[in-house]
Amino acid sequence: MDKQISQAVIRRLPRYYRYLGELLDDGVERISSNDLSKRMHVTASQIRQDLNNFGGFGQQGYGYNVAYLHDEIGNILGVNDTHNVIVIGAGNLGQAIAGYVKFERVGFKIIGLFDVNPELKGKMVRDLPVQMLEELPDFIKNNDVEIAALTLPKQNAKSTALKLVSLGVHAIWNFAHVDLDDIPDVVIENVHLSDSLMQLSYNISQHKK
Amino acid sequence: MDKQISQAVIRRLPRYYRYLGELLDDGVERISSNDLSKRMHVTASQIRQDLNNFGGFGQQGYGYNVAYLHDEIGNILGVNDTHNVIVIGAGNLGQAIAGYVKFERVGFKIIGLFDVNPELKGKMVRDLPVQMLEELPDFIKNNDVEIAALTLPKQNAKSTALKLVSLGVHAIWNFAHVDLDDIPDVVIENVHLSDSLMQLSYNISQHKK
DNA sequence: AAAACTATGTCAAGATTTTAACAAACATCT
DNA sequence: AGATGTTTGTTAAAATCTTGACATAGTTTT
Repeated sequence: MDKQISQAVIRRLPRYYRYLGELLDDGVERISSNDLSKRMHVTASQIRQDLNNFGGFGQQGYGYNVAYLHDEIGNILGVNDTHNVIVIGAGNLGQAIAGYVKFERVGFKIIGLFDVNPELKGKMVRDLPVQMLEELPDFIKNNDVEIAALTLPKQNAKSTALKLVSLGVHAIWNFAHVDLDDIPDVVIENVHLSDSLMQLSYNISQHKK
Repeated sequence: MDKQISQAVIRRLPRYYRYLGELLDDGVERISSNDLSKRMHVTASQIRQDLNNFGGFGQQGYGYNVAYLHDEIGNILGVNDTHNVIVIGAGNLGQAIAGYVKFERVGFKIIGLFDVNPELKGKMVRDLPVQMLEELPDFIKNNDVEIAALTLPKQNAKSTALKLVSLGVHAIWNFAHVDLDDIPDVVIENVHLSDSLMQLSYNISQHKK
């Protein structure tokens, strides 16, 4: 029986991965939970507890091997495999995402960019032409699409999500300003930029006190 | 003695605000925590508990007045005031954020866009010209800049953040792929897009089991 | 105006998450 | 090789967060 791991832990993993990547770049070979905790401003106990959800990656008296741990967390997060991504909505944000992901993360590959606006048809964004939404079913049939990023107005988000699921795409990276929580059989990750900005705004007002 | 309100609560407020906004648009006048809980897929108890951190906005036997509660949460989040924002880094993401007019509807106004690249100088993004980073000190002196969005490479993020703080900008909306946590006297909100993508990737692998 | 109903605000229990503590395991030093 | 020091994995305690329960206050019905 696999114990379900809490999302709180999952949210922290990419951060560990990032710090370990930096250590790796700096040529650091090993690190203790204590040293890492000082760099990351979290408790050493939390680091050990988090990692031990997935297995014993360290060694008493030695610590953790940076390259090994980095790779293991990469495996857990699935970033050592390639994931094909399409972007639905070729507005500013869609174009930015199409460019951004390709450069930041090797494991994620943008293979298609779609929009409903005929004026955008064929426009090149980086090395990808904007395709029309009508071409989507064929495209998905002929390509192994794992993730769809939704960068479109909230009015169209839900219907598009439903369509994607029916076409066989079961993971959605949602930038539309709406929750897509009552769609079955799909994994959703929401990025609500304005929510994030509102949190900042709240924390500003607290800071002033 | 103000009790400190947990970030878990703050993270939920924008979502309440969004749902209440939709109810408002739909002409709904009042709502009970129970009805809202069904729409939002959270417990009614959590809604009441969250709201009561800030005061008694409801009324027994009646529920909550939608317009009033929406407005109150808006006040708490500070979105009923105007916040001036500048964007540092006029690449794809910076241009997307700058052009994201949607933010203005919740009180955030983009008033400047900066980059180091001379080729971009004067380029218009929506109605804003890209300015050079050297112009930043004067600009901040002459304008009431509250928030800086950092959409630049991680190598430059920290030094830029320090500079901003020294110029009097004490709130940073950070999109660079690095943590800016050891800078004093500044409120930071991180948006790590690739972290979010990795969480999605992890949840995909769990979903497949 | 009284009776019946509704739904908040709040308290307390339950669940989860985080932190502290430490024995066991291994590394390093002499 | 033995002694000393380090650091993990793990257990348990502490802290925090979420949920359930209900008295009270107000609404609606008759």
